[in-house]
This record gives sequence, structure tokens and C-alpha cells, in this order.
Amino acid sequence: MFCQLCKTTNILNIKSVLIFYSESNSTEENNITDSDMLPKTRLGKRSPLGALVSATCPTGETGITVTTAAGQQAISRVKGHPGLKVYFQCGGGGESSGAADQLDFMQSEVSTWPSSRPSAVPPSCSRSVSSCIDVPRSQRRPEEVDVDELMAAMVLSSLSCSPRLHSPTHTDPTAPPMDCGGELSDSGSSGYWSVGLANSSPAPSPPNAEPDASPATPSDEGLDMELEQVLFDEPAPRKRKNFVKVAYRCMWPSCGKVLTSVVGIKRHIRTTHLCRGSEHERCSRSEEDFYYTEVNQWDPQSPPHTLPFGPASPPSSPPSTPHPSPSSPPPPACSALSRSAPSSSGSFMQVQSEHSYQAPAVGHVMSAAASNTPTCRWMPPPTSCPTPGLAFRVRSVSVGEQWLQHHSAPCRRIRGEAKKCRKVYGIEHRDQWCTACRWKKACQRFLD
DNA sequence: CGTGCCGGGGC
DNA sequence: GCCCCGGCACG
Repeated sequence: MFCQLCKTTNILNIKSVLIFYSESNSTEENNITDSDMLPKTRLGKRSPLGALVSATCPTGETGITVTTAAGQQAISRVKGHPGLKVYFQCGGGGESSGAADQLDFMQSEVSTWPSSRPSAVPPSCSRSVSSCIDVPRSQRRPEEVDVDELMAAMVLSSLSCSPRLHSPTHTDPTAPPMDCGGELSDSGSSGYWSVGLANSSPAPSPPNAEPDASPATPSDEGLDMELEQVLFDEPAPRKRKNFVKVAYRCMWPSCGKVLTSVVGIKRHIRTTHLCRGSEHERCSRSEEDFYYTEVNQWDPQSPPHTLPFGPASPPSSPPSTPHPSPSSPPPPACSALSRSAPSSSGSFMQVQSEHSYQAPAVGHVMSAAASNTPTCRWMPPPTSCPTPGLAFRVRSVSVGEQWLQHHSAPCRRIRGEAKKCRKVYGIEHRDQWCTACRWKKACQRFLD
């Protein structure tokens, strides 16, 4: 892609364009080329980028131009052009006016022009400080994309699908994450460019570009987020943490129905509120997105369920959680106790708030479990709490008290659960005991 | 009460 | 260092 401003070829733009074209049959989220920089990851029909792309690009014959803050940031960061806007233009005739009309609020960001227009800077670009990156239409035809570019696009997309969950700026558990299942259900024929890939790893850019995104957030991103929140009346979706159980709440006035699947909530909205039958299930599938929101809750019962990393998932499958990766450990506060005493951040905070006088104990539990002191091999008992909620509270308190007892008193090795020489050989075979057992010391043979 | 094990002492 | 034992804590 040729940058009109710096007169250089930007490979990132090529990537974006390639992905854009290759995902013509996919859903809108696939077109997020640098979705980790996007303030929002769930792009419903009302999403500017998503709506336009999904509405106009399935045929690959649209002349719509989309600019996104993501691309803006991407280019500006890579090439050092602040405010640079990236325009994706599909080749062919233009029939995108309808979509653009639906999105009048986005007309400041989206512009359409005849597809026969030569590769020139669109008029909308003159408004902004940025430069527009355009690609001649002759180069945009999908059939003319050579194999190298396709391969590059595939590689880039596969890179973008690497598991990634280490962005601290995208770990807001309260914000609804991306919507996968519903969008995915209608875009199963997208080939390589599936929503599952894009959703599970919204980081098409190289991972090293991510630290650049978090510290200095451009103002456009914030504005976009505000715009999104104001216009769409929904918080900007972010990445979903592990252990997050997702529910979907109907935002229809005085409804508030909560379902656990996108399909379910969409069906509910469609049938109950929109009063539409199944014949609209395909054409107006995105309209339900306006009326439900995702509700994340930490799932203490089930660890993150690793979904198969495939291009498409069944439509009825719940929204896919991000793939747990070695680079994305569970929250450190709960990591040590997550196995024996599964906890949720909410419940943990509840513990801290409702038992504030015992909060130090809980904290000590965490710290003690996280870092065992070398002098005292005290370890939390392996008993797991059966029920995570109330039981965890009780358990946490008792464990904290236990810890305090252990640390106020001189350290004493906890009684080992393993069989010792005494149990194994019996008192009659005391000569077969290990020396420590014979000396009534800590067993050296059957260590815990 | 049985067991694990720490602390202490004798050799 | 080896060996033993009192005594405590825990289940």
C-alpha cells in the first residue's frame, strides 16, 4: 500500500487490505486489522467499521471506504504520522449507500465514492490532519491478488491469531468482550478468515507493537470509545479474561433477561421484542446486537475451557473465550489458590469488603501461598472447598487464621499425608525405616 | 489415641 | 554424627 503522505510503501497497510479482502465473506470483526489497538472489539451492526464492511463487502464489489481508529493508530505508530487515517477500499461498483445511510452517525468517518474513481485521496481525508492511504482499484481486485500477498496475509493473520492475553489495558472484566458466537454463526463460510480466529486473538499486529499501544493512548481512541459508548449505549468491549463466564442480558426496556448464549439471547430478542420470525434470522441478524449486552462473571467452577482453535465454531457454541496461553497466567492474586479454592475476583473482593477486619488474613494467605517461606514448609491443606461461593469465604478465613497460627507460633512441619516408614513397614520392621523415622525426625524416604 | 516430627540430650 | 526419647500438634 502506498502512503500518500510519506510516499512510502507500508506493509502494514498491505496486511490490512489483504485481510480486508480476504475476509470479505467473514464478519466484521475480521476486518479489524489491529484490533488490539481498537478500543472496541465487538462490532455489531451499529459498529461503524463492522456494519459497513459486513454489509457491503460480502460481494467484494463495493466502493465503500472505511477508516478506523485502529488503522489510524497503527499507521501513525508505525510510520510516525499522527492522525493518519487508513482507508480500505474495495474494488468494484459502489452499492454501499444504503449501509452508509444507516450509519449517518459515521459519515464523518466513512466516505463513499464511485468505484471508478482513480486512486486519489478521498475528499474526506482533507478534513483530517492525516493522510489517506488509498490503493488503486486495479490493484484491489481479488483475482489479481497474487499468491505472495495471499501468503503474506495468511501469515499475518496466523500471527494475529497467536494467543495473547497479556495486555493489562484490555483486561477489564466488567466490560463486555467481543461477541463471537452470534456473529460466527452466520459466517461459517469465511475460510481462513474466520471470526474465531479474529476474536480469539485480536492482535494482528506483532506482539511487540502492543506495548506501544497501551501507554500513550491516542485521543482518537478515547473519542471513539466515547462515541461508541454514547451512540451504542454499551461499554466498549474489551478482551475477555480467563475464567470468565459470559452471560448475555437483554437490554430491552424492562426485560433484563439473561441468557448464556448469544444465539439464545438473539433469539429471545428477535422473537420477543423484535417480533420477527426466523426468516429474519439471517438478514437482520445483527440488529439484536443492539439489545443485549454481555455480562461477564468470573466462573469459579470451571477453568477456562479451551476451545478448538479452528476457523469456525458451531453457531450454538458459547462465545469462545480467549485461548489460555502460557503467557497469560491467571491473575496472580488467585493463582495460588485457584486450584484448591477456586475463587472469583468478585467473591474475592467481597471477602475483602465484607470481612475487612480479616482482609489481612486473606492477603497473607495469598502471599503465603504464592511464596512459601523456605524456613517453614507450611502449605495450605490440600482439601478443596466444595462450593466456591460461601464456602470459599469461610475457607479463606479459616485458612488465614491457620496461617496466622502457623506464623505466630514457631514453624512446625505440617503432618505429612504420605505414608511414612512407620506405616509402610510397621513398628515391627523398624530397622527398615529410614534413619529420620527411626530417630523420630521428619521422614526422608517418603517425602510429602 | 495414633502418628508425625521437633527439640533436646546422651554417647 | 548417631541414636534415642520427651513432648507437642494434628487428624
